[in-house]
Amino acid sequence: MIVKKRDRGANDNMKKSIKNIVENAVKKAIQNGDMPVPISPDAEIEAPKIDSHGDFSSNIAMVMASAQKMPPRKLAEIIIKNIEGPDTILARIEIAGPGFMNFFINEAAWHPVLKKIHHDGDRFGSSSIGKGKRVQVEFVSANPTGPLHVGHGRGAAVGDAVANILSFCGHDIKREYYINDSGRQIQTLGRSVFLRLQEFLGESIVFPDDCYQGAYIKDIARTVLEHHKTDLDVCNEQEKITFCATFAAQNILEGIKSDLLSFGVTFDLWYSEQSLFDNGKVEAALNEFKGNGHIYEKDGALWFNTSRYGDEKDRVVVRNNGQTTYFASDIAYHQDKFKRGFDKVVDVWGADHHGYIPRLKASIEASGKDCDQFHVILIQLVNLLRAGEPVAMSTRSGEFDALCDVINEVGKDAARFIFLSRHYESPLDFDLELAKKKSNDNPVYYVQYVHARIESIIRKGKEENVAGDMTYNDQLSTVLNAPEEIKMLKILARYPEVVEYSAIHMEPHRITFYLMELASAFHGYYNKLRVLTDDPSLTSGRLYLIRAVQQVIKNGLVLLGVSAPLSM
RNA sequence: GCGCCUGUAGCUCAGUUGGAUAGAGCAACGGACUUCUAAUCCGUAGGUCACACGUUCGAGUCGUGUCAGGCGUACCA
Repeated sequence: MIVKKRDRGANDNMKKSIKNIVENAVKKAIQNGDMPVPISPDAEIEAPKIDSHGDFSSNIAMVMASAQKMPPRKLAEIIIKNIEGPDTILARIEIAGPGFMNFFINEAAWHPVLKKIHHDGDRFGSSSIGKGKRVQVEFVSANPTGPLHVGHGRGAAVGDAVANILSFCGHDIKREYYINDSGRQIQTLGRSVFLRLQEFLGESIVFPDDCYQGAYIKDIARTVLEHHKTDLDVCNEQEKITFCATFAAQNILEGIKSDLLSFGVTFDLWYSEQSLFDNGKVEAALNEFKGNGHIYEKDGALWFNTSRYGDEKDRVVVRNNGQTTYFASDIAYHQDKFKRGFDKVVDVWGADHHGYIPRLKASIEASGKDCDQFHVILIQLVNLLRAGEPVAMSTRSGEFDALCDVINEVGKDAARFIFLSRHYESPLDFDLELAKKKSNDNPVYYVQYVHARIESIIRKGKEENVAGDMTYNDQLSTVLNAPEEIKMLKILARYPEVVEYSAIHMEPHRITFYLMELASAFHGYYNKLRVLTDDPSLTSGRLYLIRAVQQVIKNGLVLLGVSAPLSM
């Protein structure tokens, strides 16, 4: 059993404390007969938008009104009467509007969060809500037929951040990249390189539309020619194409790996599609589903009865020419994921693949898994702009908006932050000029600047030797009581909840928005009040505060995979 | 045709799983650097939450329908 730490007091999570207070009051009211009907719903506590509505409010009186057959405001009065007093957290409670209960927190109740931030350090905001559940996040998984483009970058940023956040919240995370190193597109890749090679050798060729058009194909052909010409001389045409295919796929995959590395993304496992065939896993999966009747034969092909699980129609797994479809290997792959013991499997895909979800879900359900154990995050596309004008991107013409070019131009941090600055279901405009700008137009620097600026203040404080010991003491609440300081404390106290929510919904952008808000509060504070003053205890208190702000900024940036610079 | 996603300030987007008077950034306008980094801050202005019904104490949020845009709808991946 996990022992709950109570020594840091109820301020661990203010919202939960309020919830407990309200729920206990309702229980008590029922026990002593103030409320006739013995039902106690969950008390919903939320932070109102308007300051005059308190720090927290609850609608529980309105929710209970019809069941208790009492007017909401009357119920609110009863609840308040039954709240155990006196309390160090609550300053007062007001009843407002149709029956809201507005809770005003004692200012001094916010300060202990600083102690917790300093105590927990890099772990502040973490939780154990994942209960050690094993979760696999598969992302990017771009075909090794061309370099990564910005769209893949967005998927990489989201997948990696989601993995970070889940891990921080107590999940056991594995990151995986699925390599489509089998099938027709690899053959096409080989043919593309082969044709360019022929071209270099002076033969006149017709380069088909369905081949890969990009300039990188020529580069690979040139490399093959330089290093493997003698190997190829003894081969027939098909062998040459196969050689080119393998060589090119490996070459491109290395490029992908190095691009991802420079983007700060690493994987626990690179999973080869071809290995599913080599190890007989595709065949085994197909046999299993044939055996239990999910796969049947029609028109010379093998079909999976996905429509039984809500798909529009059944899907082919083996074509009448004997070749398996991509779906077939994906069935085997996902079966394998669950066989490896993951409690939950998360796939990050481009939104253009959304039509694929029902069939894959069908195959997973047919394997006896619960469909909540499988979740797909669909990433909408990225429009690459330069100073507001669209940058042409087309695989057909071979013009790539290559991820590595973007990283080289704007930097890893700016790219990642921008990718995570919107909900992934929303299309994203990525403006290269804006991403490079070192001004407040560019949110990444706005946030990073807080971290660097605080470091600078601390440095200066040390130089001037104005800083006392930065430790927590009860006097902090009398020292740190400017409105700007209380405002920051409230924002800091919210961080664990933001992380938790962003984990539950797998939405990294919530961290991004939170960091912007905290950064904004700090910049405002900085411009209004001095940290290093003539008053040693005030200076010490403020240093203690901003050190906590710096810690939370850093923790958030780490989850997003963005660095927290000490100077800028 | 059918399915999925989107529609909120001039632009780009948030909106805590149904709450009170709708929130940022950019752009616009007006201010603030002898100061711990101006890569910053303060202020002003900006709205029929695409539209119409419905559900209820209460709707940007849920339901139905309409309109507009994007994507998908293969024995491609």
